[in-house]
Amino acid sequence: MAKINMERRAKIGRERRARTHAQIVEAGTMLLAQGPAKALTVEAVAEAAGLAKGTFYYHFQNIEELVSEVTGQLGRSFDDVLSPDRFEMSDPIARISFAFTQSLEKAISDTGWARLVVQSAQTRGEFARSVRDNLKTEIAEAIAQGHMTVRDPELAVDILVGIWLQVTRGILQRVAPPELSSQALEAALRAIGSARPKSPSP
Amino acid sequence: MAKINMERRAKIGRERRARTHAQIVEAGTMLLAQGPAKALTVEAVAEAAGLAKGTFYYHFQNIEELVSEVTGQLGRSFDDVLSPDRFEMSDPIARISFAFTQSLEKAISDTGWARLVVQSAQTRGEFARSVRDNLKTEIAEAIAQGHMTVRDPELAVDILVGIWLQVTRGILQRVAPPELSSQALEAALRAIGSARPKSPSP
DNA sequence: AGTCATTTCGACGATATAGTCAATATGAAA
DNA sequence: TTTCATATTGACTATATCGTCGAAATGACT
Repeated sequence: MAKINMERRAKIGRERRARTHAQIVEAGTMLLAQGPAKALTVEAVAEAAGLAKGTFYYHFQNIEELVSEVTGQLGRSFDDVLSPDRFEMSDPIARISFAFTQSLEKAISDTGWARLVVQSAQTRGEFARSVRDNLKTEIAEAIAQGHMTVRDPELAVDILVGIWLQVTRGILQRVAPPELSSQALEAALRAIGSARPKSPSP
Repeated sequence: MAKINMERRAKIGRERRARTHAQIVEAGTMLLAQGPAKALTVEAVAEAAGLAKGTFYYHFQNIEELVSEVTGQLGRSFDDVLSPDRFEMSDPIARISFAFTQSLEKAISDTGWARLVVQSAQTRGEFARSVRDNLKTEIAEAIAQGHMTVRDPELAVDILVGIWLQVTRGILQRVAPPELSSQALEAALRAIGSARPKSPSP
C-alpha cells in the first residue's frame, strides 16, 4: 500500500533533486566569489542557475542556508588541499608549513577559490573558527616541543592567519611574483620564531 | 541687493548646518562600528541621530557619501594616533614600529575604533590603500638601507598589514594579554627580517 | 513683531527583494 | 498510455529601503 509509494518516492527524487541542488550551490559559489555577500540575492542565484525563484525555495530555506552550505563545501575543499600527505609528517611545524604553502599555491592557481576564502574568512565565523582551531592544535604542539619563540598560541595563530590572509588578498590584486609562497612562508616562520634552513633534510 | 542676502545666507547657515552634519556622521560612525556595513540604512542613521530621513538627504546624497566621510575621518584619526613624534625619527624601522605599536594600543583602549578600522580595511579600498601607501614608503627606505631580509616591498607590506589587522581582530574577540603589542611587534619585525634588541637606545 | 534664507520634517511613490502557493510539468513504473 | 510522487514555475503579497517634495519650523536680522 504505502510501501510501494515510499520506494518510488525515494528512488525517483534523488538524482533529479541532487542535480538541481548542486546547480544552485554552484551558482551561489560563483556569485559569492565575484561580489560581496551582501549583494547575493535569491533572484540572482536563481537566474544564474537558470531556475525560477520558487525552485530555490524548494531546495533552501533562504540565502543564509545556501551560503552556509557553500561555506561548508569550501571548508571541505580546504581540507582536500591540505590533507593528502600532511598526516604523515611528524613535525607540527612541517605540517603548518605544508598547509601554508599549499593554500597559497592553490590561491595563485585558482583565484575564484581565493576570493571565496577571503570572503568567508571575513564574514563566516564558522569558517574562520575552523581554520583557527586546526592551526591552534599544531601550534600548541610546536610550542610544547619548544620549537617556537612566540609563547602565546592565540598570538601565534593571529600571526600566521594574518600573513596568510593578507598575502592571499595580495594575490588577488597583484600578480604573484615567482617565489611568493616560499618567501611568505619563511617570513611567517621567522615571525613565530621557527626559522629553519631552506633545505628540508630527508 | 544680492550682497546682503548672500552674507546673511552664509552666516546663518554655518553653525546649525555643521552641527547637524556632525550629528549624522557621529551616528553613522557608531552604527558602522557596531554591525556590518550592509546593514547601514538611511533610516537607521536618521533615527540614531534623532533626525528625520529627509534631513539626512539634505546633508548627504546617499549612504555611500556618509560612509566615505566616516572613512576619511577615520583615516585622519589614524594619522593623529601616529603622527605626533613619528616624524622626528630618522630610522624607517623605528617609525614603522612606533606606528604599529601605537595603533595596537589604540585598538586595545578603544574597541569601537578598532571595529571601525577592521571594517574599513575590509570594505573601503581608499582606507586600505592609504595605509598601504604610507607603509610602503617607509619600507622602501628600510629595504634601501639594507635593514630588511624581505626584498619585495609588496610582500613586506602584506606581512605587516596582515599581522596588524589580524591581531587587531583578535583584540576584539579575546582579552588582550599584557604584552600583546610588543610581542606582536617583535614578531612582525622578525617576519620582515628586522629583528632588533628590545631596548631602543636613546 | 515681521521677514526670509535656511533647515527640518514626514508622508509619499518607486523600487527591490523576500517568501508563498496554486497550477503545471516531469518522468519512472505499472 | 496512464498514474502519481516529486519537482518546477512564475504570479502574487508583504516588507524594507530608497529618494523626493511641499509644507512647516527655525532663528538672525531688521
